[in-house]
Amino acid sequence: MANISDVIEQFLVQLFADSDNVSISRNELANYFSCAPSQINYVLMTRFTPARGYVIESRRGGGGYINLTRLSDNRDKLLDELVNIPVSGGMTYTAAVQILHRLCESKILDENTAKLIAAIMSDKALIAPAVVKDGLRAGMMRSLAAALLKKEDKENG
Amino acid sequence: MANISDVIEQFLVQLFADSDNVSISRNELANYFSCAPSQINYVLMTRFTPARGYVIESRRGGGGYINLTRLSDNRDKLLDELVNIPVSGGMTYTAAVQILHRLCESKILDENTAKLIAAIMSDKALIAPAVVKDGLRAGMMRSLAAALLKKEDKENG
DNA sequence: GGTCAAAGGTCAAAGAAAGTCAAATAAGGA
DNA sequence: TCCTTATTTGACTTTCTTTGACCTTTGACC
Repeated sequence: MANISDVIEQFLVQLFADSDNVSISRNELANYFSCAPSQINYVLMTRFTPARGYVIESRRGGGGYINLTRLSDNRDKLLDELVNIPVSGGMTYTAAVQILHRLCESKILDENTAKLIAAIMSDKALIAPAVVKDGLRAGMMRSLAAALLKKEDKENG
Repeated sequence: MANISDVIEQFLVQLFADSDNVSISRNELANYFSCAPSQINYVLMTRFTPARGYVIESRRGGGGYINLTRLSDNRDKLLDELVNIPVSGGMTYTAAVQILHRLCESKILDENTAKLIAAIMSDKALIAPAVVKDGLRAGMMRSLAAALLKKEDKENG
C-alpha cells in the first residue's frame, strides 16, 4: 500500500462513510496529497468506475467540482453489464430495442420512455455514416445504464 | 455552488416564484452581489436564454431596467419547432439540456426521462469526433420531438 | 437642439477549474 | 531477466467564470 493511488482511494472511500454522495475539488485534493491533479483523475478512472458502482459528474471552470455517487450493491444485473459494454463491439438498433424491452420487463423503464429512447437511437436519428452508428448506440446505451443505475439507487434508498 | 453566477441565478429564479415577470436594475443587482455589472449579463446570457423559455427586454439610460419574462410554453409549437430543427445548425449539449428542461416545464417530459435522455445525448455518450457531436444531437432531438408528437397524437385520439 | 449623466451592452483578456494524453517510472510475473 | 501492467508526472487543452475597459442609448435639463 505504498502507492499514492491506493491512499487517495482509501481517503475517498472514507468520505463515503457518512453519505453516498461526495463532492471534491480536484486541485485541493491533489494539493492535499502533494500529487499531480491528473493523479486524481487516474484514481477515479481506475477505482471509482461504474463497474465498481460509482458514478462521476464534474464541472470545469470557476466553482468547478467533481461529484462522486456511490451506488448500492444490489444493482440490476443487466444494468451492471450494460455499463461495461465495450463500445468496440457496437450495438445494432435491433439489439438496442431488445435491451430496452428487457429493461421494461424489469420495470426499470416504462414503455413510453423506452419508445422515446428507441427513437433517439434509431438509424434515422443518428446522422452519421452507417459504420459508426452501432458504436454510437453502444456508447449511448452505456451512458443510459449509468444514469439508470444512479436513479435506481436513489429510489431504493 | 461556490460561484457567483449560480448564486445570482438562484436569486433570480426565486423572484419568479410569484410572477412570470421580473424587473431588475443591473447596477443595483451587481452592487448587491459585489460583482461587475457585466456579470449580470453573463448570468442572463447563460441561464435565462430563450432555449430555457425566457425573454429579456431592457432599456438603457436614466430609469433603465432589465425585464425578464418567463414564457409558458405552447406545447405543440415547441415540438413543431424541434421537429424541423436543421441538423446543420447543430446543438450543443448545453442547448439540448435547456430544451429538455423546457419540455419538462411543459409537462411533455418528466424529470426522470429528461435526465436519461440528457445522459444519452452527453458528450461522453456520443463516441465520435467532437465536430460531429452537435449535429448528432440535433438529429436525435428531432427524432425525439417526432416521437413525442406521435405520442401526443395518439393520446388525443 | 445640444450636453451630460445614468443606465445598460459588448467584448476580450485573465483566471479558475477540470480533462486528456503520452512519456517516464515502478512493480510484478513468467 | 524481460515483458507486461500499473502508477506517476507534467505539458497542454477545454470549459466556464470573473473583471474591466470602452461603447451606445436614453432622458433630463439648459
